[in-house]
Amino acid sequence: MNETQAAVFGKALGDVTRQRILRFCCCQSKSVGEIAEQAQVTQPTASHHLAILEEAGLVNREQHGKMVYYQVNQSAVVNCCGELLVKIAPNQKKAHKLCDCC
Amino acid sequence: MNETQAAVFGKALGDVTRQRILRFCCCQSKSVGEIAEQAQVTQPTASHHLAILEEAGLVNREQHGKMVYYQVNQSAVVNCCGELLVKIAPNQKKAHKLCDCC
DNA sequence: TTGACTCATAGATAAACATCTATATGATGT
DNA sequence: ACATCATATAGATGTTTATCTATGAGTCAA
Repeated sequence: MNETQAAVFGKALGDVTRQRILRFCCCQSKSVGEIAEQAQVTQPTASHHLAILEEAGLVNREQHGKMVYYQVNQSAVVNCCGELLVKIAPNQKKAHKLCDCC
Repeated sequence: MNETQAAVFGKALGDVTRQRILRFCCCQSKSVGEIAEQAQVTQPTASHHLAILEEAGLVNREQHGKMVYYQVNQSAVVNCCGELLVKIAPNQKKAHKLCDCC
């Protein structure tokens, strides 16, 4: 993971509305409407943030009929954190517990 | 770690220049001048980013005479990642390897 | 096919941000 | 005290971003 990818990951996390979204659909698929309501933003704003999160690979999109559901890609989050830790906290033993090898 | 704190952490990571800085002084204290040169920005710009990183708790500042040295606070980075993972990737076993309990 | 419903996109706007130059602050040696 | 050096702050500027309203696109049932 290079500097640019890491910055994309950070940017995706670096907004309160997106944090709210990530926590809301971390364990269950949620529709855009539900997400907008929970995050207290309009539906287009929710779509905007979801596009950013999907671009960063942090959520998966699934369409069923006219409904679109999003859910956090938990393993991607773990991988991003792991790579980040190896780059900027390499001396911490715990950092390496997220590697693929262990 | 609430949504706001998590967003501050993400914002701090979400810039290429700051990524470069974090990687450069992750394992050694570096002066502002060295950091500015490595990151290819002016000294005031480096100071600006270092202030953001310090505000987020990701680097420590140490002054010796007229020199000021910054270094990544690796354990803070691990803690932030750990809390983040617990919040948005709670079903991943690896996420919990960063907890204080293990 | 028409209408209703869900989501995405376009366009506008205000706020936040990254960067620079110029200058202030603070420490050190003469 | 003064000159010098390293860093911080102030102010300006152009870019990015978060948000909204309005509208387009796709799906489904009647």
